[in-house]
Amino acid sequence: MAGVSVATVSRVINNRKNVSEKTRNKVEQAIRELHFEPNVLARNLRNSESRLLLVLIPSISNPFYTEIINGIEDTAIEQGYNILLCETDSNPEREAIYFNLIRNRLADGIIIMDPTINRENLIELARMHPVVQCSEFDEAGNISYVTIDNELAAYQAVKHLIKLGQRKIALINSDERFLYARERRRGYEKALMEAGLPIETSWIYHTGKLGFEYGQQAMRSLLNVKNLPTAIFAVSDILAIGAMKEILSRGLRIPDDIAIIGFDKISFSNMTFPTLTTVAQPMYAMGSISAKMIINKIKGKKVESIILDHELIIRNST
Amino acid sequence: MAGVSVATVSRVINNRKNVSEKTRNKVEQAIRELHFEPNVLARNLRNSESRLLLVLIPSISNPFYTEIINGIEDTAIEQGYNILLCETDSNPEREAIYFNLIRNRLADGIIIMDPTINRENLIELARMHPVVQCSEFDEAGNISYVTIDNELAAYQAVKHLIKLGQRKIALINSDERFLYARERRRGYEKALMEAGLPIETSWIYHTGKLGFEYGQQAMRSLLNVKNLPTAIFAVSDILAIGAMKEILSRGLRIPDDIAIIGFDKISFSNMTFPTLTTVAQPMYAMGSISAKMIINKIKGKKVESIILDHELIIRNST
DNA sequence: CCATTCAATGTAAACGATTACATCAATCGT
DNA sequence: ACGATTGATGTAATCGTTTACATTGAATGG
Repeated sequence: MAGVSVATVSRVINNRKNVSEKTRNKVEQAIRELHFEPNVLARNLRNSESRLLLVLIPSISNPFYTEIINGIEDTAIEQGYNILLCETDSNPEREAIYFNLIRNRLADGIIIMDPTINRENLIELARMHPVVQCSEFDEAGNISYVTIDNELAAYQAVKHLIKLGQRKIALINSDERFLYARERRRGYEKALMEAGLPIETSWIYHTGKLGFEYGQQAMRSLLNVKNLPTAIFAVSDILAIGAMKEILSRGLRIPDDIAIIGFDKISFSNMTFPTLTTVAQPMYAMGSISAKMIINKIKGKKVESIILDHELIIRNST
Repeated sequence: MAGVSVATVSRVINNRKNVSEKTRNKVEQAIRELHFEPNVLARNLRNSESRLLLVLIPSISNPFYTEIINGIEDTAIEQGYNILLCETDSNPEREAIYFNLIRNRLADGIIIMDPTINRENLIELARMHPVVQCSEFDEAGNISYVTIDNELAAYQAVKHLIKLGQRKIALINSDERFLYARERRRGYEKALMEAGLPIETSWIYHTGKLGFEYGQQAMRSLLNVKNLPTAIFAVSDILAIGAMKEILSRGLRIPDDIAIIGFDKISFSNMTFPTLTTVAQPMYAMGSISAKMIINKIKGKKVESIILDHELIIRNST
């Protein structure tokens, strides 16, 4: 339509120099009239890049992850990448599907928040493709990650309870297949031992999944123990909030009868009554940094793992 | 490596007949040894299908949408499609990026939950590509949708308050660029009028966005009105929960001093104190049906719009 | 006036798959 | 025994871009 070759059109589209003003105008005019849109598949096929980032999360329902995703998305878009958000539900089959998208070059790189599944597969994937781990990680494959010091954070959280005079502190933990669960438990135990408090196994409860109902159930179970705890450290705000619900429905007061502290600082944690003391994770930054890391990796640069700061947010539940 | 032509390899990969057992084995062996993975870009370029579904949501932080997504994802995967989840933030620029993915054939179809932006663009897109609207919709382009009867649901919610003897009922609405906001307001007004109650504009508050803090702010504003309302209908649980927080922090009791009803039945709504009366939307079904509709559309079948049932969930806040 | 240079543009190969059509050898029916 | 049929395989075009290289023509300098 503009009376030029495809090469010239390509030059115009990609803003190359060496195109005369006149032809450039003609081509741009034609593009407008035809509503022409370059086919991304063909472009990617030629360039062998897709400018797509895969993001694997265990569950989209957890506000902790959605905040991370906000960080990833903003940074990715800024750098000309779009994200492909995939929920694995910790299901190996789903994970396999998404790993194949990477092998197929449908996406240039992958950010993973759930490496509990299929360790070997992950390591093998990372050998050939750009991979970054966010929050959860596995040292094994030498895959870079961004996370916080979970053990220290848990230690400080429990220490805060101890400083308030608490001596009977229970732990509501999630599945210890997750690294954070193992680390936070270690922090919990360290704080207790340091204060000369015994570690009561009847005060440690493991939930299978994350969800308010699991927190409720955990609390229900802990309230049936002979020697009642007077404080709770839950490894997730979600669990803590469920537990609070159960405590209140038994007619007990927070923090007077039972104090409770959560983890993550999801926005809902400030809406409960009383408001929940918690450990803030820099979720947005974690996402944003993950995105920068994966893009650098895609570009062939070397990237270093990083451990970000957390912060204890003291509110009314302790 | 297998000593055959690319055509034969393609036949093996796609499980075509007309390949002898012997060659098939040779090729499969080679595929295994080389860790060969077909390049999806090239395949899509040729077939012009990607088996990818675009899902556009205004915000990933709203549990209402994440539940819909669960429905979409389960159904899509079952049918061999993957989803590309995109947050628009009601930002036209982002939307344009994602619309282009469709035009470029990077995805086969699109499910939209935020048609407030760029109406003409949407209608034009739908002329050429499979589009389904979920929850929000615009009749204009004759684009199929799945949603609920928002006006009726709001009407019933307010009627519930009236039956409880409430006569001073405020409305916390969100941005009326959203269809659901306009419809729920209509239901609110209809219920009031039917009961012979006046519509007080000072009792109607519009928030710019969704988020707990906006609900708080709305309530703060409503508590400054001379003629205090004694009941609140909020068009979203998120707003209702923020409002509850504000009510309680003023030392008022729910529902004794102020009753409140929300909308959506997000999981949080059962964790508040007191628990929140709300209107349940069949979010999972909405997602699941949207996915089925878009896949049928992609396959060239005709699809009908559908209006699903809602349900009033009476809990302790009223 | 001619050789040289340079900017603008065109030509055609490449990316990696799919597939219509061509080819070939083996088998079959009469 | 020979053409027809069939199944297995190969050849080459195709999808829509990008880009190395070739070509063109005008401007420049001696």
